[in-house]
Amino acid sequence: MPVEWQPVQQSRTHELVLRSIEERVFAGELRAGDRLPPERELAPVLGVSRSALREALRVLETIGVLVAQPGRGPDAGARIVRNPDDALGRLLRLHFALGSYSLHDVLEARVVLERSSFEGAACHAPDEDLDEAEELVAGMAEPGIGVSAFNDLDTRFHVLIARSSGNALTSTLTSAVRESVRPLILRALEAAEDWPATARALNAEHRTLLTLVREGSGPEAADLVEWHIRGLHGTLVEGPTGPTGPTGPTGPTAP
Amino acid sequence: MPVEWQPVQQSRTHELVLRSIEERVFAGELRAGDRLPPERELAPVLGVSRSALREALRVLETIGVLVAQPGRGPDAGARIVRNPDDALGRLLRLHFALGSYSLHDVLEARVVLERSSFEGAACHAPDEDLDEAEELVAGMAEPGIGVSAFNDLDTRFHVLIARSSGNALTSTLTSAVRESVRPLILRALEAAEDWPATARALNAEHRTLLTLVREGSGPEAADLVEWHIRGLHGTLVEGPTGPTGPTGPTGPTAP
DNA sequence: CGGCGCATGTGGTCGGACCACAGAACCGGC
DNA sequence: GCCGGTTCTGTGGTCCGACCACATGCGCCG
Repeated sequence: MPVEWQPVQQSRTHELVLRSIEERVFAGELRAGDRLPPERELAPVLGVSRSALREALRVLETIGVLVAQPGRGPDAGARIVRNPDDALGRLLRLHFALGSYSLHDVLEARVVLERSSFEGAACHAPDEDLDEAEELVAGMAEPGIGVSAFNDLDTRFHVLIARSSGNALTSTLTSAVRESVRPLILRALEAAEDWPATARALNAEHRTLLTLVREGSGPEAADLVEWHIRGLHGTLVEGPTGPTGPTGPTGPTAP
Repeated sequence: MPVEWQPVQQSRTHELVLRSIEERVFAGELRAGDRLPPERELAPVLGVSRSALREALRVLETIGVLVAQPGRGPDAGARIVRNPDDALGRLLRLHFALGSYSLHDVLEARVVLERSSFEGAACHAPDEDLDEAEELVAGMAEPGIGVSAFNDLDTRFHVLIARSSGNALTSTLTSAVRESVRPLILRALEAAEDWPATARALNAEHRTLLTLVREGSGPEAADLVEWHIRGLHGTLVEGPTGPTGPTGPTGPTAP
C-alpha cells in the first residue's frame, strides 16, 4: 500500500484558471500590488470564457488575495492584495455555525493562541498599542455599558493584543477564532444574571492582564488569560448561533 | 471618537446573495447535508441572475461549506458540507507565498499549535492512530528514502497527531500551517548536506515523540516537538518565491 | 485659460443558449 | 413477470453577447 488513492483531478474550467493564477503567485510572478489584465483580455488569453475567469477571480477575492475595482485609472482593475483576515474570519464563522468545530475545540484553540499572544505582547508590544488597549479597557469600564458595546470592545482588546504580539499569523488566527464565537459570547453576556457585576469582574481581569503585559510578565499574563477565557467560556452553551432553531447539529459529518 | 468609520456596505449582487445564504446558515436553517434548490430555481427567487448566484455559490464552495454535483438523484445538486481543511490550506498557502506572513510567524504558530497537538494526543489519542503514526515513522526510516517521500510522510505524521489530539480546529489549523511551509521544508531537506544523517536524526526525534505520546507524557512531548520544529526551521531560508519550481505542477512523485 | 461634457475602459450584471453527465422512466424482448 | 437497453429529464458547467454603473481622462467649448 504505497500511496493512498487521490481523488481524480476535477477539471472544472474555473479551477484550472485558479490553478494557473495560483502558480503565478507561488512562482513570485504575481506579487501584492500587481494588477491583473482586464477580464476581457485575460479570458481569451487563458482560453476560457469571461464567466469562468470571473468565478476564479471571485475565489481569489474571497480568499483575500484579490480586490477588484471598476472604473478607470491607476486604482482600477483587479489587484493582488494581502487581506487574509476577513476571509479567515468568514471561514471560521461559517464552519463554527455549521458545527464543524465544537465549542470545546474553539475554547482550546483560543486558549492556545491567546496564551501565545499575551506572551508575545509582554515581550514586544509597542507602547502605543498598550495605550490603545488601555483606552479599550477604560471603555469597557464605563458604567452602564451595554452588552453589545462591551462585546465589541472586548473583541477589539483581544485582537489588539494579538496584533501587538508581533506575529501576524497568530494575530489573524486569534482574531478569526475570537470572531467565530462572538455571537455566542454575546448571548452568554446577555444571559448573565448580574451583568454589571460580570462586567466589573471581567474588567478587573482585563486591567490585570494589561498590567502584566506592561511589566513584561509573559507567563503570568498567559496563565491569567487562560483563566479569563476558560471562565467566560464556562458560561457558554453550545447551540446554533442564530436566534432560533433547536439544537442538534448532530448531522452526519464530512470525512 | 465613538466608533471608527466602517467601509460603506458594498452592494455587489453576489455579496448580497452570499449574505442571504450565510444568514440561513447562522440561523440554523441550513445545516450540513441540506441541499439548496437548483440554481435555475433559486436565482429568480432571490431576484438575481444565475451568474450572480453562481458566484456566491462559488464563494461558499471555496470556503468549504458547499459542494455541487451535476446529474440527477439524491447526491446531485448543491449540498451543504463541512470541509474547511482544503479552504484553509489554500488560504494560508497563498498568503504565505504573498508574504502576508513571515517565516518566523509561521514557525511560532507551528510551535504553539503542535505543542497543543502533542499534549492533546498524549492525553486521548486512540491507539489505532498511534499505530498508523508508527507506520509513518517506519516509512520515514526506510533507508534510501527520497526527500520528497520523506516530506510527504512527515507532513502526514504531524497532521495525524494533530487529528488524533481530538481537537478538530487545532487539527485543521496545524495541517494548514504545516502545508503552507511544506515547499520550504522540501527545499531545505533537498539542500541538506548529509541527507541520510538528517533523516536519521529526524527519525530519532519522531520515534521519541511517538513514545512520549504513547506513555502519556504530554509536556515532554510538547517540549520535544518544539525543539524538533525549531531545529528544522532553523535550516530554512526565507525564499522570496515559493514552492514549485519555475513552472509546472512538479508532481510530488518526482524522484 | 478654465470648466464642463462626452468618450473610454473597467468591473458587474443579465438573459439565453448549449453541453456533459447521471439518475429515472420507459419500453422492448425474453 | 423480469431483465436489459434506450430515451427522457434535470442538474451543474460553460459560453456568448449585450447592457449597466461608474470613474477617469481627454477634448471641446465658452
